[in-house]
Amino acid sequence: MADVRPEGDGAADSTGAGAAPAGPLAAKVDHLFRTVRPAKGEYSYEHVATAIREAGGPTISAAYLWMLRNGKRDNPTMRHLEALASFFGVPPGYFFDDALAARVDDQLALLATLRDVDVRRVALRASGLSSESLSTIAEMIERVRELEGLPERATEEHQD
Amino acid sequence: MADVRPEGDGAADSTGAGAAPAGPLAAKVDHLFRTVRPAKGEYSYEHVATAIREAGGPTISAAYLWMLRNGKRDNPTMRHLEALASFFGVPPGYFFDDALAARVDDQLALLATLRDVDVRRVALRASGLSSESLSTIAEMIERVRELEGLPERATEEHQD
DNA sequence: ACCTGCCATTTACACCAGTTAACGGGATGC
DNA sequence: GCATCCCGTTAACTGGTGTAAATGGCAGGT
Repeated sequence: MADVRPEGDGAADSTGAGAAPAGPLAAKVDHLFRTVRPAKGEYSYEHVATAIREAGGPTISAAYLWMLRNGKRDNPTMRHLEALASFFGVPPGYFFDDALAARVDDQLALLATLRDVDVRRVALRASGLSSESLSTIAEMIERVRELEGLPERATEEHQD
Repeated sequence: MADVRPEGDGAADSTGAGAAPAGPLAAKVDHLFRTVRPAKGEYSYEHVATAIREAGGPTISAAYLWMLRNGKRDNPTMRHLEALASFFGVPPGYFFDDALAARVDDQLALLATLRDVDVRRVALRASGLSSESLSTIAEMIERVRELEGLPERATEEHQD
């Protein structure tokens, strides 16, 4: 799934003044235009716009599509993202930053470990303990991990 | 299983005019507020707003969060979706795809017991330990629980 | 050559996403 | 009992997202 990594730069700069580096969203949209296309050439902005509208999606203007592709506009609304994803046949999450995906992977990794009954029991028991006790427990676990020769995985968390 | 599918809730209508059934997005946001929460109660809108801002996210107002949850506003922008997803620990696609949402909801139900981040951290650390070590840890936790005057809850399943 | 038509690009503007500020109620403290 | 604080809710307003329309270039037709 990680094969399509639009990165670097679209170099779509025509005016010579390369002020805006064109964000990651622009790179992705550009990538979509380049890769998913009709037999010959690319879809025109107008074509995509009408196709989306006729597919029951929201109204979207060709000019706006151009802006998205060239980084003149980032930050589209949910409905527009949905429509774009639908047209190009990619999951909506495609447009979001990969750093976030990594964090989510962490979350899912955590959840996956909870499948293990024993781990799950520990987690359940730990629930309700004070912060101090929890960090004490965490340290104990750390020691045991060392004893068992387990790697010192980074336990990143967000907020507070 | 676990049909925790947020659907057609509505009900939270205070103005008597039950015109808007509150779209699917509102249902999802509401569901997140209900499930992922601090030890007691729910996160306040203000809390979420500041947490997002301090996490390097975009500015988001508490009032707007309320609107999203109550369906007064659907169609947020990409940046706000990203911030919300990040805070609640779900993939951004959660807000789009229903199938994905259902799957994540199942996970969330499990995580509901692991209310605060500290518990999560412990769970992560415990991952990979041998069964013996795990039961040792579990016993230690049991002692601490006693010390903190917590009930001796059975390790049994939790029904929603 | 001129005209025609399509397309990318640009500009000006409308409207809706999102903020700020004010209101009301319940809880806590003095 | 009154003052204070916090939170949810509502209303008025701001600003940027997204649109419509204008501009200019390029290709093909006559």
